[in-house]
Parts: sequence; structure tokens; C-alpha cells
Amino acid sequence: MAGTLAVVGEKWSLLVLREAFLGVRRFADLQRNLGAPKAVLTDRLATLVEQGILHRVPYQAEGERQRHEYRLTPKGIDLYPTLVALMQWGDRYLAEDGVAPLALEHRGCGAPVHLALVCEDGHALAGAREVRPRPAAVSSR
Amino acid sequence: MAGTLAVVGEKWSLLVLREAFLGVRRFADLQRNLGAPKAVLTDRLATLVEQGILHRVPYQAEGERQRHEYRLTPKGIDLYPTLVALMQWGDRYLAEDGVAPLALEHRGCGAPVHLALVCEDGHALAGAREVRPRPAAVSSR
DNA sequence: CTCCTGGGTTCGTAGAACGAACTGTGCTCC
DNA sequence: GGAGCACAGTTCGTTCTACGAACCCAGGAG
Repeated sequence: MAGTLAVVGEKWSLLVLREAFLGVRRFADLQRNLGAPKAVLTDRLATLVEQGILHRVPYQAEGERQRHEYRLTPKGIDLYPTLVALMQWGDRYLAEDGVAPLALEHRGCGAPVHLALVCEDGHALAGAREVRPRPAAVSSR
Repeated sequence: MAGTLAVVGEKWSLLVLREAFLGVRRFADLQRNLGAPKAVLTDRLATLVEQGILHRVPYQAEGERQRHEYRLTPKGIDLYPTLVALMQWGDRYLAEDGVAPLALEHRGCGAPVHLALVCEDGHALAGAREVRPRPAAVSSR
């Protein structure tokens, strides 16, 4: 977990990924939506690419010169639950008007989507208190 | 989501919360386990308390003077899925020996626990691609 | 030829994190 | 009853990072 934070825990990384999940792929759009300094954004994108979370893809729009855009790799897509978890907590505790700014719905069935803790026997867990952490192997650290 | 990151996105906050979920409550233990500078830890604990995520509880161990410890509030406990999400991703992509350093099991049934995306009609979703984001109300932001 | 836009890089400054040293308080042990 | 110790901080000086503004370069449009 510390490792994950080392990879995506820097100030703008997760916000960049949120934009990526919303379909924003181009540098200028990211910069405008986030309001981050360009230098920082450049750096965050570079480390995300380096970590294999984003992929730099060249493309060419009609009547424009070649540019490149940033797309999520499968490794990046697997960060989705993390983003959803942050969103849900924010919706619950920080939504001023009681309305979440972004709703997630199941494509096709239309019902709202949320994260749940489940165990492999199929039980749904109510909360953290039903979970017991168990250290795997006794190693260093 | 940006709000959530503003609250718990600073460098050590989520690590402090991980320790809290593992039962570490005392300043010195946190400081030892995390290796963070004391000044930073003091600051992070103060803001977490201020945000209502931790609670500062005085206690008195036998034969010791009064001290205080930090406990999770319900608001803090609701951050559990976020922590689990980060953990799962780290286990999948960063575990060197292929073994997760910490397993979560369902108290009572013993089966491994993980996070799942579900919709309110009870369908389990395979991944981010089955989710459609829908902006709620068009406001200022 | 000049302007504009996308995607950067290069500054100087302001703020944050770091480690080490210091403070204070209530133990226990000699 | 004084010395030492552990816990919980605070203070201090240095280093690292973020920030905003300015600059650069390429290609297309006017």
C-alpha cells in the first residue's frame, strides 16, 4: 500500500487519472481542467507513463500536425476502484448540497454503481469491522 | 474526489490511517512504524482530528501518567474501502515475491475479502468499462 | 510573414518535508 | 530524592517540491 502511494500518491496523479477515466487524453485539456502548473503536469504524466499506468500514443487529427495523447493501460484501469472509493467518500462527507457531482451507473442496466466489500464465499460485508487483517509471511520490514 | 484528496491526500495521511486500522493508536508507535518526521506526524494527526477522521482520546495505562491516543471515528472508518483499494492494486502490481504482505479475511467465515463494483440491481461488474459516468447537476463547480 | 495553438522547458520564489536537537512531564529505580 | 527514561511534542536550519510566469518550437491559418 505504501508502494501504491509512492506511485500514484503525489499531488496531482490521481486527479490526472480521474480525468483519464472521464475520457480526457490531451495535455492541454488536462491542464485546463485541473489548473495544475504545466511543469508539474509534465512530470506527473512522465512518471505515470514510466510506471506503465498511462501510454503515450501518437495521433494525427485532420489538418493538424502529429501530437500524442495519453491513454490508460490495463494497469491504469485497475486503479478504478481506488478512484471510486475516494469519490464515494467525498460524496458522502463533502458534498455541500447533498448531491454528488458525478453519478456512476451500470451501462445497460442504468442502476447506480458502488463499491462493496465481499468475501469469496459471496457474503457482503457491512464494514471494516468484519475484516480481520492477517500478516502473510514474517519477513523484514 | 478532489475534496477527498485535499483532506487525506497529503503525503502521510493515508499511511497513518492504515496504521490506525491495524490498531496502532499511539504517537510513538506511529512514528516508529512510519518513519515520518515527528513534526509532520504531529501536523497530519492534527488535521485528521480537525477533519473528524480521528478522535483524540485521553487514556491512562496502569502505572503511567495520562496520555492520549488517536482512534478512528465513523467518518474515518468509512475510508476503509479506499485503503483496501490501494492495497489491492499494490498487491497485484507491486508485490515482489507474488505474495501480498497482508491478507484480509472475513471474520467468522475466513475467506479472503476483496472490493467489488456492484450496481443496485445486484449485478457484479467486471471493470471500469461497464460503468457510465453521468454528471449530476450542471453547476459552477 | 505574422499570429495562434498545443505541448512542452526554464526560470525564481514560496512553501513543505526532513532530520536533529531541544523541552517538559510524570514515571521507576537506585 | 536525584538520575535516568519514555512519551509527546516543538523549534530550527537545510533541502526538496510546487507554483506561476515567461520563454521555445513546430505546423497551419490568414
